[in-house]
Amino acid sequence: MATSTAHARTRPDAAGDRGARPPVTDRRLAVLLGYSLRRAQLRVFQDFAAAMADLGLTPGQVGALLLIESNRGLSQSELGAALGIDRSSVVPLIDRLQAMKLVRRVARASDRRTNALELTEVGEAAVRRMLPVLERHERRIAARLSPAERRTLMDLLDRVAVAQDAEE
Amino acid sequence: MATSTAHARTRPDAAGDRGARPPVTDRRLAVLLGYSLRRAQLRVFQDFAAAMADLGLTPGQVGALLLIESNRGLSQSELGAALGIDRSSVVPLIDRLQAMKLVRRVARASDRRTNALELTEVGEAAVRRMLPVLERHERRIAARLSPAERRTLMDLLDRVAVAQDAEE
DNA sequence: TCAAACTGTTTGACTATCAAACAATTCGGC
DNA sequence: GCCGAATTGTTTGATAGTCAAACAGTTTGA
Repeated sequence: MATSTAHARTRPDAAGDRGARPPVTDRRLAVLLGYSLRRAQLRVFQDFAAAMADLGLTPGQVGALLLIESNRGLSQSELGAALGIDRSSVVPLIDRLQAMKLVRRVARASDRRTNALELTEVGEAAVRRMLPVLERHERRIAARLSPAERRTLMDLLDRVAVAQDAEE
Repeated sequence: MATSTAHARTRPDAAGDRGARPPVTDRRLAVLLGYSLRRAQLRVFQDFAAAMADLGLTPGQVGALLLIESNRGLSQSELGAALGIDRSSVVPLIDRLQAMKLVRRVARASDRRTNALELTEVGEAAVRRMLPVLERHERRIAARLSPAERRTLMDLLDRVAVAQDAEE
């Protein structure tokens, strides 16, 4: 057999027993903004995904549907840019939505390379059904915040999100 | 060939041309806390990942190293719980860190099922080298926030992160 | 006119994750 | 003490999401 150092175990050691057990965390991690950010984002995403799963949609599909409704006729590349994913990843996403009869690829006379994306009737109905679900989601997320705190949080987050592009 | 409705295109349509181009977004999405949260988290994560890549480590590996140092002798299952990943996902993570000589699996005399995880000398040195990088990362992230705003943001995020378990 | 750029697509790879099953080991109730 | 139930690390297989590179068809621009 190969000298599998893969999961090698050092010889037994009575110490390191960790008998008493303070909760497993790390001070230096817990003090980072990114740490709180990650936990909050995880919780929000899970709530969002669960809410949308009730409608038979994934978060990515919801984003695509809303963007297509607000920007009727946009191309797949534009959609990808807005979603922050590669245009090659847009293909199976739209394939799926099209199979569900929610979205149409419309050939455009003025530029035969691109597909103009549009919602079908069913797709528009799905968006309408989606809106109250989004509102309830938002209310759950902000349940422990006052309206003013909610605004403050969004403002601070948006400032964090600004890349250091135009720096100095 | 199968009637591939996969990427079917509806017949050409001169309209839907989207000639003038307001930026591609959606009002209903941009108004959600989760939207700002996601953007901020994305930016922070990218900065974090880039900073750690300079040390030859992934974010997950950094988390594991810090947790192991702060909780010497913890088991793989405990580490997985602290990181929020399945214990079967811990295996390749530790495999990798062990191959890099940063972590040891120590057999424990008191319970021969578990591996007690410990940093090696090299691992401790890596953690020491990591700390100033973490500090610089945090300073970049909070660059546009006053110290008070930074505290406020963490507080609000932590309140959002609290699950709705004990509700109503 | 024609090279360069862009579009949607296909293919292949990679990462991260979980679920289920397994043997070894420990625990708990009796 | 005994023995079924629970736990640990591991393996294997599946899924999802992503990108990079290459392609043919199309448009643009010099």
